[in-house]
Amino acid sequence: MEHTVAGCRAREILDRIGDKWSLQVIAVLGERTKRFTELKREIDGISQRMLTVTLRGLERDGIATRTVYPVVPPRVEYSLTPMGATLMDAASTLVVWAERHLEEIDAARTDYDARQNDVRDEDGRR
Amino acid sequence: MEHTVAGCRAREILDRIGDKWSLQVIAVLGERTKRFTELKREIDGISQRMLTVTLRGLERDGIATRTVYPVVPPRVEYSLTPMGATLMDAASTLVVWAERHLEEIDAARTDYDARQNDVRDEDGRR
DNA sequence: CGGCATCCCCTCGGATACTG
DNA sequence: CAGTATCCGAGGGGATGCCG
Repeated sequence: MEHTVAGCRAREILDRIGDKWSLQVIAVLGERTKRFTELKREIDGISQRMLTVTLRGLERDGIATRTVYPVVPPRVEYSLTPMGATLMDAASTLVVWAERHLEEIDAARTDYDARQNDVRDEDGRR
Repeated sequence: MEHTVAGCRAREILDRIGDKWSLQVIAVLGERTKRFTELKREIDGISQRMLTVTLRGLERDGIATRTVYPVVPPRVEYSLTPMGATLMDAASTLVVWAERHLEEIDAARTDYDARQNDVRDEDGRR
């Protein structure tokens, strides 16, 4: 069988890291173990709620661990599991691709959009 | 700076291939140039609308091309651009990772869910 | 500090019907 | 054959407020 890419199963990881925040959380956690507030501070624009939701998902999937220290004030630390680290490596391939091609993609978009406008102009604007 | 993984820009590719269908379309197109109906037939469960929407997106980003042959009945062919092919390669890293770890993830989930139920049992079910 | 609960909007995507 | 147009429900995710 062996599809080189993206049979039905491939969607399942995208369901996990393809959401708005997972990959960024994984990336930041990849640096080292971090506390909740650290993560929140370092991931620009994430809400408290979504950070919690995302972390729970990663924890559930065995990608991150959550360690609670029973002190006051509460101290909770998150880190990647070994599997999480391998996921980060795998994802980095895509990230590298992104960095290499984002300009090209932006150019393609601009081009495409411009051509769409041309077409709309030709047949008399509505 | 050089984040190894997933700075802000990484999200941008996930916005492109992280949706429900893009990766599968890319994968099928990776085999060879295909017609609209072929794609629809080979991608299980995709609706006509979402195939169109997805293809438009890929075309706009310079990942796929659309070629119309002015004949009746209409004949439209889609294929990957060179850039699209490199994206497929990059994505395959993740797919391989997925295949290798899906079982482990499923196990982690089952575990996690079981532990959640235990906790809820302990403090008197509501 | 590190959450959970609630409200609510908005986008994604499915179903269906119509066209060149 | 290869679309476009419209409607609609589900859920992702932001804002806010309360809690141990």
